[in-house]
Amino acid sequence: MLSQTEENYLKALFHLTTERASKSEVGTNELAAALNVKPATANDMLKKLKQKKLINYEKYGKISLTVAGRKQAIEVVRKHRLWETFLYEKFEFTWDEVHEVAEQLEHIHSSKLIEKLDKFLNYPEKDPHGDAIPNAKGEIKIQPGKTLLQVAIGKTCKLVAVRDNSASFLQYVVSVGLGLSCKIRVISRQEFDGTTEIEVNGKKSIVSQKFAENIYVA
Amino acid sequence: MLSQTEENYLKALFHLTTERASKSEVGTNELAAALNVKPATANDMLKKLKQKKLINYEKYGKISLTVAGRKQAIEVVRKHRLWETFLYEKFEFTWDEVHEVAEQLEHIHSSKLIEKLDKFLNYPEKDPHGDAIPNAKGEIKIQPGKTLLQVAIGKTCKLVAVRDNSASFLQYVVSVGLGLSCKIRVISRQEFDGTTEIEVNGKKSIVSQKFAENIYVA
DNA sequence: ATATAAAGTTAGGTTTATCTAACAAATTTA
DNA sequence: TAAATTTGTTAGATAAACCTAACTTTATAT
Ligand SMILES: [Mn+2]
Ligand SMILES: [Mn+2]
Ligand SMILES: [Mn+2]
Ligand SMILES: [Mn+2]
Repeated sequence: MLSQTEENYLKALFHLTTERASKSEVGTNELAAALNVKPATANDMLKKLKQKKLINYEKYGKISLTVAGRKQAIEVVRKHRLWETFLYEKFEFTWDEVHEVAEQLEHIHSSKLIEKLDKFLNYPEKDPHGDAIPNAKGEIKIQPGKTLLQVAIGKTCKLVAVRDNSASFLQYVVSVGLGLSCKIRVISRQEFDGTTEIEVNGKKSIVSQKFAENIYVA
Repeated sequence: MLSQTEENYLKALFHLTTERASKSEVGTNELAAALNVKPATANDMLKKLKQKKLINYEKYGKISLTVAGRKQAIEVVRKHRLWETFLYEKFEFTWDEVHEVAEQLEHIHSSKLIEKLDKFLNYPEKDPHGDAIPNAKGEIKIQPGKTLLQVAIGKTCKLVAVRDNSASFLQYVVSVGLGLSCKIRVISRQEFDGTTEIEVNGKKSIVSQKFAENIYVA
């Protein structure tokens, strides 16, 4: 059985190589940064994960998940998102509170628990942030990738998911009147730095490029 | 914040000194045995817990919980039993399955989660094994201590709780027709070794002294 | 009261996950 | 293409939880 730390490395690799899929491989530094550890620490773990045949990795080369590693990673993501949904729907947690607790709950080992949880929630397909929940077979209904930054001026779109799950970002999102399924109209955008003016339910706000990149829309 | 290991030591101390309260102090060996570690390992932890002012302990002396240590221990016990109740009542776990998963869930840190869990279960007072669940203030409606072994021959009693929480014991209990609140009639008992003959719903069984000591009755 | 046994402690290791500092390889830039 | 920068690796430490083996203290039994 994998340790919590190993599970966190696989999850991070999954996010970096598959979910935010600009590329399907990552480097040591990027992985280390995502996990808030030093590259030397990540390097040690890479050797261990390689030895366990969970990643493809050669010295000085790029890193990717093997089929076995990907399977484990998806299981952790599934648990994380099911727990977030549970906390949100059954225990009145807000969407900026669920992530932190799910980070702990995702490491509970019990297949029966996860099956029952999934059933209890009526087999949800999305978590409170709009992210897809892998099903029991590990299948993911993959979701679009367009962000608010890519929406043309004058167009209206709908918020389908948020990229960042931190409480600070989510509270910021709420403060501009946004939430899942909200309609957003793009009023203007600065060429210079991507600063974007938007309108949500009649309320106008100006948000940064970084903000816009973290809002997925359809 | 305490580590999972520290929490487990405090919980074990609580069980040994307060719940199975033949005595209010324990020794290093007994504690080590309860935690399935070697005395040398327990000794290291005792120094740490003493330094954190969670236990009273002097070299070569007996061990007891401080007020602070007891408070932490009760919180872990509360979480453990609330989770067991949750799994049993909401997720169709059997009473011999809940303990193992609760051993993991008891270490999740989130006061909001526990408050909501308690509320969701409608503030239960007992877990699936009949053990008292401490309330949010840490108060415990203490329960009787009579075991099946102490019931006189010919008398009838009711199972109120089980001492051992292992799957093997609980399955054994079920196999003789027992469960919470079941009526038990004591037919006979051997002076020699405490072997006891009982009748449950018309079904007669012969159980060992060890078995009888692990059944609490009223 | 002493010898034996039991209980408890210490010393010295291991494994996992982390770090810093120094070094090596690969990539970018001039 | 050579220098500079970035990226990645290695060596050597540390802290938490564990272990075994040896030792010390306390309790028990003659
Ligand atoms: Mn999350
Ligand atoms: Mn995690
Ligand atoms: Mn239990
Ligand atoms: Mn535990």
